[in-house]
Amino acid sequence: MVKRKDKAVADNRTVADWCEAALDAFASKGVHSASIPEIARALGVTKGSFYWHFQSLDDLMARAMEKWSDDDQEVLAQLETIEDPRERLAQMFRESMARKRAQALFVALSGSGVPVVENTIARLSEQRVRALTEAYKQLSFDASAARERALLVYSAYIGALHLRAESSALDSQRKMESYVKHAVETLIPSDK
Amino acid sequence: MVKRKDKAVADNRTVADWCEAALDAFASKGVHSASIPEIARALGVTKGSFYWHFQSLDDLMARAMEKWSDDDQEVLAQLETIEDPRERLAQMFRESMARKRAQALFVALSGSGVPVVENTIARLSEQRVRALTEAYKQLSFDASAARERALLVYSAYIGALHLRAESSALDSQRKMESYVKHAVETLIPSDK
DNA sequence: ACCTGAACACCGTTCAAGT
DNA sequence: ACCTGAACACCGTTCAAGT
Repeated sequence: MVKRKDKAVADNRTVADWCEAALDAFASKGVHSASIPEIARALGVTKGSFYWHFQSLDDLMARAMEKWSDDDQEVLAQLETIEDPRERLAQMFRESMARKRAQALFVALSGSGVPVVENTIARLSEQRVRALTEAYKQLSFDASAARERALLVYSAYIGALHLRAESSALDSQRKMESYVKHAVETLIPSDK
Repeated sequence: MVKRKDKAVADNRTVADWCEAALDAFASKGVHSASIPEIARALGVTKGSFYWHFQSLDDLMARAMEKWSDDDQEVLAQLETIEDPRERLAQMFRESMARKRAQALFVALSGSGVPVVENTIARLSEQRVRALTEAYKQLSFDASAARERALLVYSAYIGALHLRAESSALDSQRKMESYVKHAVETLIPSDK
């Protein structure tokens, strides 16, 4: 006997399953090379079933973005628990470089030209910049200097993501570590 | 009488025409939203004629990338004529921010997932980083510090492009100028 | 409630036919 | 030499029909 509203029936795909499969496909092949039939195949169903869960491709994008957004928010919240602002800044920079799929996704999503995607990126970026600004204020930067430095650090982070994904300039662990070390030393004021 | 090999016949489209129209379409709607029928319409011909000039969409991409690459090389060569390394660094940063279509194009192209596009970006990025490295060496940075600082500056530049295109953090002339000013002051050593 | 399979419009690609 | 227009495969979307 199967209860109504019980998520189970075991064989069927959920919206979350589709979103996760879609994010995987976006990260590995790019937003526009991932097709509905292909994602459907990965889930073992036909493309027709897609439209029982979603109104359209845009709808899938929107829901996948919500999921991505939520995941990112959690990570940021975690980082914000670090007391020492210097340490927090350094960790924000390093952490972002460490999560591989999140990075590949970010690069794949940016410049996609899909409105809901770009809006999500804009929101997440603004949050990050705010968090960075806050940390610099705690290091006695005045409001506008803190914001400027935060924008610079965030840009350096975003730029490095792209360089890593699309050039050989940052394609090894060693190069990346050296980059991060230099960036942290240059952009985060030292203890004294 | 029309000479053979005379580029003219006046009414027909050239490969360069197609490339230019394609780059416009890429910059304004994104790489994947620009379709052959649409570019053809913009040129006043039908999509069938596309295949007289090009083997495929990939072929168009490849040739458009050559053109883009050549244009960028010219700009860089111009910048390299600046004698003073400090001034050259500042100008490389500012100039890149000034050319609007080139920037929109860069953002649209990055993360496209098209191999020939990513290779082109990789090549151009490496050239820029080399030029920046050279300038820092002239300012008495040792080889590895110069390269690290060059990567940091270039990342900050690429990141700012994306922020400008995809968020409100750098969406006005004023914000952009303030960003550039702070970046130049922070990342390029001052005269004394 | 969730999925299949056929149908349609549209794009990339090919190609025979036009000028 | 350059372009048109029809044809085909494939994807996004719709929907009636299955379980």
